[in-house]
Amino acid sequence: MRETSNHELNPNVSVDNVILGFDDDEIKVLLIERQPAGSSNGSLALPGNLIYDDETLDQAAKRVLMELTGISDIYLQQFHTFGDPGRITKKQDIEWLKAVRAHPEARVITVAYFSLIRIDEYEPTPSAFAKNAIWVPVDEVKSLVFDHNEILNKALVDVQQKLYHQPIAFKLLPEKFTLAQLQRVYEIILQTELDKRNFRRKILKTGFVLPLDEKQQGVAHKPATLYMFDQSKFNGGLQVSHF
Amino acid sequence: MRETSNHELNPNVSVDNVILGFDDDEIKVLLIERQPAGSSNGSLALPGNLIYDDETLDQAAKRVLMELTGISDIYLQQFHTFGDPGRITKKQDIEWLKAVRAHPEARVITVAYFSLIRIDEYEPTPSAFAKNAIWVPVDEVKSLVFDHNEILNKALVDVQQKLYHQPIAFKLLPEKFTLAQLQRVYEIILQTELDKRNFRRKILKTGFVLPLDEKQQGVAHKPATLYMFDQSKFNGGLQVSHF
DNA sequence: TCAAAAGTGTTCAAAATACACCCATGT
DNA sequence: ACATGGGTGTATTTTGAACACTTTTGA
Repeated sequence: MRETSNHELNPNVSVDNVILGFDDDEIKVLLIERQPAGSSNGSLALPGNLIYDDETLDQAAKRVLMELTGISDIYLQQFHTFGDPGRITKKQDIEWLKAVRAHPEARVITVAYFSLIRIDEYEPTPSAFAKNAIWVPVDEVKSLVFDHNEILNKALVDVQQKLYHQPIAFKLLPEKFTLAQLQRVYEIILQTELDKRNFRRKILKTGFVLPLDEKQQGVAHKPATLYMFDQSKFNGGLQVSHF
Repeated sequence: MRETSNHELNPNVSVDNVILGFDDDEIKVLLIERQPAGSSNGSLALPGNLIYDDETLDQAAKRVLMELTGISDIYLQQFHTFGDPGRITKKQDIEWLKAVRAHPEARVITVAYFSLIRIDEYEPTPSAFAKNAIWVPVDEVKSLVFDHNEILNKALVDVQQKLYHQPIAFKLLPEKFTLAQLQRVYEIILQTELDKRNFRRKILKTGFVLPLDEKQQGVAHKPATLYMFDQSKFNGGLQVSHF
């Protein structure tokens, strides 16, 4: 019989992290190549693993991300739990579990988290069973292990919806950014084009994006004003009154 | 070692259901009194229990609700997973677990679901370890077992937000309803008052609330036209353009 | 005839949309 | 001097908000 507060891996519960990154150009997701790869030609996965019995789910997500990719100090947000008993069917997934897990046959449910970060502010360094950690543009992602494609897709949909209510766009930008960069983030996440003048008006009217006394440097055109996000002035999203 | 596809209870994963009901007057939540109550004077809980290893989370939520309250055929929606290792601390919770669980010390995470139903269309009949199943107005809910108060509160917040994007208000009403009834649902969930004329205009403009050739009967005032929700015309919520 | 809720329109203010040119910088 | 992206304003349409009286029915 297992005990509550032991530092033991729980064979039935894992966490998976969808880390989305931005490099001024496109949205990428952080994937790991599993070690051992078994028969596979480099099977890719979201960074995830079993939880310990004495940590919260949030702590587990942070720890697992750190252990597999070296990335720490980012805000991870739970978005859905996946628990289809049939989520492990691929032969090479089963082989991999046999190689690394104490209870490879156990039914595992996984609590999924996402985060948005700026790619150039983090340097993934694979460890534990991650042979490699790479950024892959989200529309170039091929088949992932387990049900990780499904998890990634749901994360992308959720991020789109949360863009209106949470200040997540700013997590994809450096602390000081131009409005053009911010607009690009919105356009890429929403997969649409926005009018520059209307976008600026709307963003500035919210009051939580503040101009600095500072301009871009070394660009071959008129330098843009830099702006900052002011958390203290953020009160719950772009105001949307429904009634 | 446990096997994947056996019909066995998973000691580490449970589901909990927040069933919100409406009776034309206020929002109530369906709670059960646990059997055995132990030393307790009627400890109340959300209907929830451990999952089996061969069912999906959604199936587990449905089954558990059915087993404890007899309610079936309602749409349950997953909204959050709670997994604080300290979520079981109250003495009487621990005693109860010892009385009914094969692994009372196991660390349990719980996947929470909510649903909205019309109270007069369901007749809860307690069974299994539910000694009783009762509707309690949400603002009269006292201390619940485990972390069920936290789960209930998060459900209420989530329902508020989803009211704008999902057709959940209609689940609280009979198939045919008046616009005044619908307005009351919005007012109660949002905890605010709405202008009758503006509400009607806005709802009718969406196109997914259709008038019928039918009126209320037997009311001591001008009978209201009945309306229906048309799922096929619902395309993702009250239109909100953000840019 | 009264009580009770249904149903209906207009005005004003705010927000969304569409749209085109000049500006500052580096090369 | 030219290429590049930065930055700005206005007119029109759409939406939100505030507000009060007449209608139909059963008792």
